[in-house]
Amino acid sequence: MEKGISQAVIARLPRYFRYLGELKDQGVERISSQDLSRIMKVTASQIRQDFNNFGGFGQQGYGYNVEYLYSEIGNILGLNQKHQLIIIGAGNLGQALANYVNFERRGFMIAGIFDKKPELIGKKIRSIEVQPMKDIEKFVKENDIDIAVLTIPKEGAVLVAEQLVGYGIKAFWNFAHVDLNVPDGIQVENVHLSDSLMKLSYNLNQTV
Amino acid sequence: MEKGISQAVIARLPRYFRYLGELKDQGVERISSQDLSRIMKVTASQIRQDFNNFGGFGQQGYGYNVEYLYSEIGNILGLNQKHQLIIIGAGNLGQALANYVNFERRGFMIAGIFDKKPELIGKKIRSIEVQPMKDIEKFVKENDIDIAVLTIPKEGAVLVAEQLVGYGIKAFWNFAHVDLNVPDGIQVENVHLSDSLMKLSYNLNQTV
DNA sequence: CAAATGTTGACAAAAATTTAACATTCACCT
DNA sequence: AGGTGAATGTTAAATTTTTGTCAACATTTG
Repeated sequence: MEKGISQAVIARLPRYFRYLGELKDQGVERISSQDLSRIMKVTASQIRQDFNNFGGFGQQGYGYNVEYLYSEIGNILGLNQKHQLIIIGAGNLGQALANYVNFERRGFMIAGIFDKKPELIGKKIRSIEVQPMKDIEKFVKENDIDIAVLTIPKEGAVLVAEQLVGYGIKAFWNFAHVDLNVPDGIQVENVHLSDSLMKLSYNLNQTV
Repeated sequence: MEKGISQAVIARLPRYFRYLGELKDQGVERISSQDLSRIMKVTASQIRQDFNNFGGFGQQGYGYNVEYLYSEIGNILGLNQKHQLIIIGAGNLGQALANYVNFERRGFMIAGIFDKKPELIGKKIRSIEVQPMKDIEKFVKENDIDIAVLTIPKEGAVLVAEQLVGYGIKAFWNFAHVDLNVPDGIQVENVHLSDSLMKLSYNLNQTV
């Protein structure tokens, strides 16, 4: 947390990034916070304040240059750098993520896939061979891996995460339905699908 | 929004539910907000206030009965009811979700899977056959479907969602990387995986 | 049976987040 | 070249969310 920008702001950045990318593709050169607010259905005030957290990207009387702002937000999000990922768990979800090519467009390179099931070892997913769990340590250390994607059942996740921290992993994209226990400075981004579905269920009930 | 409970509270409920389920499995009969706060790493005050939004589930001098609280939160989240789902898009992600049996344990029944690709039609995923898109309308109306899971590319998602609303779908679990455009009263829960990954990327950079 | 303890529910205070208002700056036009 | 208006950056207000405190009450203990 170098500058202490709130997670609420960070969570909005990818959405800005997405809309700006679309505007860019449409050939839009510039946009005002007010116009963007209409498109994105947030207040113009919030847009200006969000961007200002990172310095002034706009110009008074002109607005924001779409291409410049897009690229700046990309930089803030770290999309100008490459990250090496490993996927732990070559089940349905792990394979689905491994097959999703768009992550690599953003610099998230899937370097390896691991599983403990013998029958999956050697299986190729987009030219990446599933490796046995025992090879993780060597692989992580030799290939400069910084992100681990956990798509294993919750039972094993906590322990595996602790081991991976020991091998030098700095961040977890955690799909296991459990809270990881990691030291300070190690990042965890949880994707708890069933939580998300429960929220939907709650809101669905409120409308009836 | 019958009672106007904030989404911040709702978003925390599934996590309470998960921890209470674990406690229940461990045979714990009762727990105080303070003990729970230590386990879950939130303040006891927040726990009590969160629960109190829905009425008092605890007893002074005693604490909360784990089994009762677990079941009450489940009810609040609507997990005592069954929901019929259809999955639109039988690609990697759609299939992964279809294969995930735990959703059904919570009452989310996958009734149908649809795709536009001819080569996928007829393919069986856990005894559910992939159907062509043109059959959606009839299927939704005849099978009382209330939730649609969108695992299709963003290009088609907005239009498909609008059609589904017309067929009577009340809620979307949206994995397409686009904001849906639905009328009031229709619920959308977005799971934007790349947004989540970008957040992780940002936070990773702050620690170096 | 009464006193002591433990713990909630309610209320108050503090912090964080969002929205609004305003003054300054810069692009555009004449 | 200079004035005008548009739109940012910034400060202030409002709102929401989180945390802290305490009286009231159930449970337990002596």
